[in-house]
Amino acid sequence: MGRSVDVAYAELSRRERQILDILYRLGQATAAEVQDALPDPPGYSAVRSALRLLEQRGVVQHQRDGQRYVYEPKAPKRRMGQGVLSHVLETFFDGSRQQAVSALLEDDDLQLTTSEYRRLADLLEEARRRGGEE
Amino acid sequence: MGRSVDVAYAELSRRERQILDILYRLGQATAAEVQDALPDPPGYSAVRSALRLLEQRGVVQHQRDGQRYVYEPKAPKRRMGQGVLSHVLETFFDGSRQQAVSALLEDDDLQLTTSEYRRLADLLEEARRRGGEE
DNA sequence: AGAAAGATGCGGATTTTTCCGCATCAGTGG
DNA sequence: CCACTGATGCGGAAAAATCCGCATCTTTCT
Repeated sequence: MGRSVDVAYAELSRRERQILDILYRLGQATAAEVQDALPDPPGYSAVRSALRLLEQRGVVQHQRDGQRYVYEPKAPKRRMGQGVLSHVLETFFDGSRQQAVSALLEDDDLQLTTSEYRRLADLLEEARRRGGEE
Repeated sequence: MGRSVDVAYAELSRRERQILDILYRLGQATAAEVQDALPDPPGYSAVRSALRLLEQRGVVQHQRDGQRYVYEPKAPKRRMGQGVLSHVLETFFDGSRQQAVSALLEDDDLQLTTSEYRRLADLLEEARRRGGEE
């Protein structure tokens, strides 16, 4: 049941994915803002059409702000992230969270601060208590 | 420079992504095998076409095995995984590895075995040593 | 040698995606 | 009241992706 969201994600076309990603990054955005953030951006009309289509497909919703529409993803960011993550896990890391975490930590670009370390250690400890056997 | 792979990934169309995912999961595969693994599978010809196109685009390569072709992704699994992961990180977790790891650990579907715990703890410790300041 | 099985390559029809132009509506200012 | 600005909605053209049929080539088997 947590799967439905990433299935939806997997069903999206290229542009739709790009747009949805932007909405997740920004939280919410108008058509113009999406257009700005889009790689190889098409015309304004095209973006609006895409947004409307996404809404019709049920993956996005809008609110009015005065006269214009502000769009946002329908599925909560966290939930969608988890779904996508689990798909990535299966595809690239043999379903092993260990491998995935390793890849995550191994990325030299950003180094771990001690506070980050703390919180991760806590998370790990908590997960250990929750799980348990060999 | 490590980015080029996931850019490529982001450029792929839906089917292409599906197929590439399968190749990553299986390591390598023939057209028939890909077809079997494909959701909503098209005809055999369609799969071969897609594979050929992917090869032409440079994301996949093949070897002969007797008479038939065996395809595999060009970019190493690990590397591609890292690229995709970093994209997911930016999109759904505000670039915070901590959040991502949390999401990973939090997934109740699979529980952490003690051996997994061990290795994760080691990884974490190592990363801490490598990084360091507040 | 000839037929059958099992693959590939190619060309192009079909479907889906992507994009834009134009009509329209609401708000604002002269 | 009318023109202007800034949005939306819609219809359909243009481009890209998807799919398949058919010709061909190799290997194998009788």
